[in-house]
Amino acid sequence: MDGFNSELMRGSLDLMVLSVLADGAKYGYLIQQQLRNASQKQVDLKAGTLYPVLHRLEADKYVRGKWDDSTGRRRKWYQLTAAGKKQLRSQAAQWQQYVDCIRTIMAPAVDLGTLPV
Amino acid sequence: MDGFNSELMRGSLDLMVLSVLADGAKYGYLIQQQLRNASQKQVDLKAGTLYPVLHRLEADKYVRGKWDDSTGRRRKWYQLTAAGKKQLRSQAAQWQQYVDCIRTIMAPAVDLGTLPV
DNA sequence: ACACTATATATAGTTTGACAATATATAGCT
DNA sequence: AGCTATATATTGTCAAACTATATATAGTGT
Repeated sequence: MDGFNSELMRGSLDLMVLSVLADGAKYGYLIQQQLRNASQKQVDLKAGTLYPVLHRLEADKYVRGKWDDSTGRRRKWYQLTAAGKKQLRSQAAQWQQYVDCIRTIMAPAVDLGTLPV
Repeated sequence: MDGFNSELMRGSLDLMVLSVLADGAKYGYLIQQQLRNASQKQVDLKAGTLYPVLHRLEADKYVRGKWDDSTGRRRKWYQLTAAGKKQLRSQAAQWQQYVDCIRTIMAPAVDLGTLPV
């Protein structure tokens, strides 16, 4: 149960992160935990993977980060921007198209009985 | 209509190639054309992408390549090996699991009306 | 005959981005 | 005091997709 191939997740990391931010601002560690829980521990992003993603999303203005130094635990809360919501919708639509496309490509192999339905 | 993001396809290139080989041996250019046709031109693998994939699959013994020099057009036909069929089933199963997982992760965003159903 | 496009494969060099490893620091528990 | 969990960040490595280029034949148009 060591999770999905990283190459597999490579194209949808942004989509996953943007998705968990859809219901409100969260900080990195919380995002990591929620993805972990929502996926039966199959998506367990390492810090060295997640933080660069968040920094990239912030640089692209899809999320806005705000430091909270009021407690001992420094946390940086990330919130979806309007552009981020738009990007989320766009990426989700693309993802759905891609999934349909792969299904079409695999269909002949399924018909041959090579793959289970 | 310039096709899918390359990062998106990164994790499933092998699955696509193995899938189109499920109904018999094919050569590179033919694989590229079939993927292109089956995807409404959204998957249009460049030579610099496809051939390294085929060489990798061959090195891993998932396909067996045989040159046909009998015509002016040199062609290298690739055929799925037993290990390749097994790999195809395995990757297809993984893909299905991953798609389900992403759906779960996106579900809250859908519920919020952030994403269309 | 010449040019252009399609067919067919290959490789060198660039770039992207996920990961491992490491660093820093606080909180809580034993 | 030591261990684990929380919390973020960065450096260096590596896999792999892309760009560009190279080679060569077949077919079509002019």
